[in-house]
Amino acid sequence: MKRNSRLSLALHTLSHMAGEPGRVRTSADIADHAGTNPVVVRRVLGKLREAGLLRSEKGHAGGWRLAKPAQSITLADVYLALDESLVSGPASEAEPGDCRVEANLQARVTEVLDDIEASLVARLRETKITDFHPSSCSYCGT
Amino acid sequence: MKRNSRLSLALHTLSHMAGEPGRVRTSADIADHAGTNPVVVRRVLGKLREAGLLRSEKGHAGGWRLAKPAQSITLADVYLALDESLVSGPASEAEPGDCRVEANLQARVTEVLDDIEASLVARLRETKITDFHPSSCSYCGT
DNA sequence: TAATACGTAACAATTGCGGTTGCATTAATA
DNA sequence: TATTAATGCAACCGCAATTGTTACGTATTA
Ligand code: FES
Ligand code: FES
Repeated sequence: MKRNSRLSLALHTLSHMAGEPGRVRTSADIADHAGTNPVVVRRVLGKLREAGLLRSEKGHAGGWRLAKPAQSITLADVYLALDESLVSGPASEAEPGDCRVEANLQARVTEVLDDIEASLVARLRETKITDFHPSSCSYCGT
Repeated sequence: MKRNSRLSLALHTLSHMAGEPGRVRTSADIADHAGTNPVVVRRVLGKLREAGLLRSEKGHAGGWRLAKPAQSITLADVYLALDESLVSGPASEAEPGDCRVEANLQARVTEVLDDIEASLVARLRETKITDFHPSSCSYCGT
């Protein structure tokens, strides 16, 4: 993966949370485990909060936790929360122009890409975030 | 589209060529029509030549033309010629690490993305580059 | 021999993204 | 109440990828 570092971070974090749902984690903890920066973590997790997957609390004993049962969260929920659109990028902003080929191509390619995007989401919906954490891990102490 | 400007340029050019297969076009002509630069055109079309879709000739009356019947060229041929991989970017180069979640996620996501990539190619293979040029166009004089 | 077109390398300009710092705000706690 | 510890957010830096541009060598034709 290259352009999915946000998605990777989100999935990685949620999967760990699914393995120990009660625990509250700070963005510093998460960043440390993921090898990145607390601000980056808050940026990404903020999107997940907007989508209703996470809750965050400020202040002394604050941090992040799941906002709903881990069993009810699928990879598609995470993917959609980030509205990344892996396949169908934003439609080309080329001016209308006089060339019909341009418009015809645009229409056809967009059609195919939208279909593929829908297939992708459907496939992602088949897997829950609870499917990745091992029953025990000495590294994260579960 | 945003990150497919190469693909757009390739499809646009090939579709026009399909509408008037005999004509030889210079990279300057093509660049002018596509609103870009001759060098950019040669870069992109060079990949299509490597894939056997186009032929180019140097010298005074040189330029670009189709290397095979337009009917035999599909969108998939063009897409594959550019090896862009719209969906499944290069596998993450994260170190193995001690975290099982990481590896499990990577495996699953890669699996889904590879499937989707294959579906995309299959869909693109359904459409030929002859499907876009109108029967007559005053702008390009056909 | 002059003109034309590709092939390629090198470089500039732009863009997007992750990372970083700084600070305001909020909440628990000594 | 003062301190500590956490998120929220804005601003900026640096890196990498992409596109655009210039320059020059090579090949082909008139
Ligand atoms: S269809 Fe593109 S210029 Fe005629
Ligand atoms: S599974 Fe990731 S640290 Fe234990």
